Amino acid sequence: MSNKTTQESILESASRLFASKGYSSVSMRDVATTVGVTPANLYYHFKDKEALIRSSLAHVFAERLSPLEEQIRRHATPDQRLEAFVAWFVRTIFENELFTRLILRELLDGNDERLAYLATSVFQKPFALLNNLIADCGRRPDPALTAASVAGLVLGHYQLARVLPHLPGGRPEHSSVERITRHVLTSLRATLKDGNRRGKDETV
Amino acid sequence: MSNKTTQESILESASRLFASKGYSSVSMRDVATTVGVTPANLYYHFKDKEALIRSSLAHVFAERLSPLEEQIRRHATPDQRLEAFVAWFVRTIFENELFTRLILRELLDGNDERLAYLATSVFQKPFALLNNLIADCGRRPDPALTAASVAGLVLGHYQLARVLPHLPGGRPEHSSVERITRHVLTSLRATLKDGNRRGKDETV
DNA sequence: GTCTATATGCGGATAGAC
DNA sequence: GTCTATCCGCATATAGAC
Repeated sequence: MSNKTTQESILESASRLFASKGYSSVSMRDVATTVGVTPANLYYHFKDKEALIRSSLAHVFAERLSPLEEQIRRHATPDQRLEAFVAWFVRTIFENELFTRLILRELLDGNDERLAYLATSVFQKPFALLNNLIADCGRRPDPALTAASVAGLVLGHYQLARVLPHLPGGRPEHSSVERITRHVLTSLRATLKDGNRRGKDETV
Repeated sequence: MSNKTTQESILESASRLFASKGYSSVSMRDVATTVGVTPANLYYHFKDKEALIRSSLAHVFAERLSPLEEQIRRHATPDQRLEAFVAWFVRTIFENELFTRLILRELLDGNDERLAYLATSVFQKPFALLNNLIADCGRRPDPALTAASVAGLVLGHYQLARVLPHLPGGRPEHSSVERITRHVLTSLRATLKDGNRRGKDETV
């Protein structure tokens, strides 16, 4: 148990540092200093830096998704469930900087192996759920594309939050969780409604 | 002139390397080797690594936006212009990996100073244009939020392209330029139409 | 303008004492 | 389980010859 504390401290410091500065900008010495141990000690707990990175990812991603499914189940209609999903997703992305920044870092720099891990262990469940919700709401020919749009839209808004205030008409409130949740939902509903009538852009 | 060639070679190699691996993963040696000169030579052309990074950004971002305005002007109706804009934007993002990856890197890691530069020197013009187009198309109370959605949606799709094939229902074609252009356009039009009737989510 | 040579420090990683 | 001490290579950066 006593060692578990140290290992967890390492993982917490490491993931924080990796998320904010990037893997290669963070040295083992940096991590060790933050934790308050010597660099050599890190090598007792983790084989090398790559192992520390992997463990940090796993540590942050694990169980981040548990609140989701129960929350969805509490709602009856497909539309309500969709709303619950979007609300959960926007909140998760915007209120877990650590989590979100690590995801964005992997999407930008991750090698294929780590990306595949990310896809299956983190994204797959919520993505499949969203897929089904969309399929239930409007009979689109290709729900996966719409699901990707929802995910991409939220991630995009998160990333643009830092520049939006510098742009004409951009206001900080545009990046609030509530605002974006509402906005994504109305766009999504409009798209689904529109798609129901015609299935415009989905011809494969 | 003779030195300009070397300096430009350096900038080209450097921006390519920075975009693909990140600033801190790329050493001055890496750049020098790629160019075919010695590391010391880089310091003749650029004060230090930070200066090389800045110059690389400026080099890639400069004049990337010139084709835009003329292309828009060739179309008459607001809706056609919007379509031209989206087509241009998606193509620019998806077909200029160098450009796009550097933008994403700045959004993730850039300090406030570099972000402000990015916003004013790269984003401002097209963003303002999109803003106006949206305002012309549907009388939304807050076009900037919708403009941010378009930008975020496209960036999001670009980033998700690497994981989408690993997800249920995800197919590589979902990330094609044509597909995403069409999809963004139909979503946007549905949202604008919907917004015209009610202005649902935009109450400040 | 470009090179060789080099200063100086930081990087990951290990051996072995406690 | 954590430390001290250390190896060794690579990093940024400079001095000075050509």
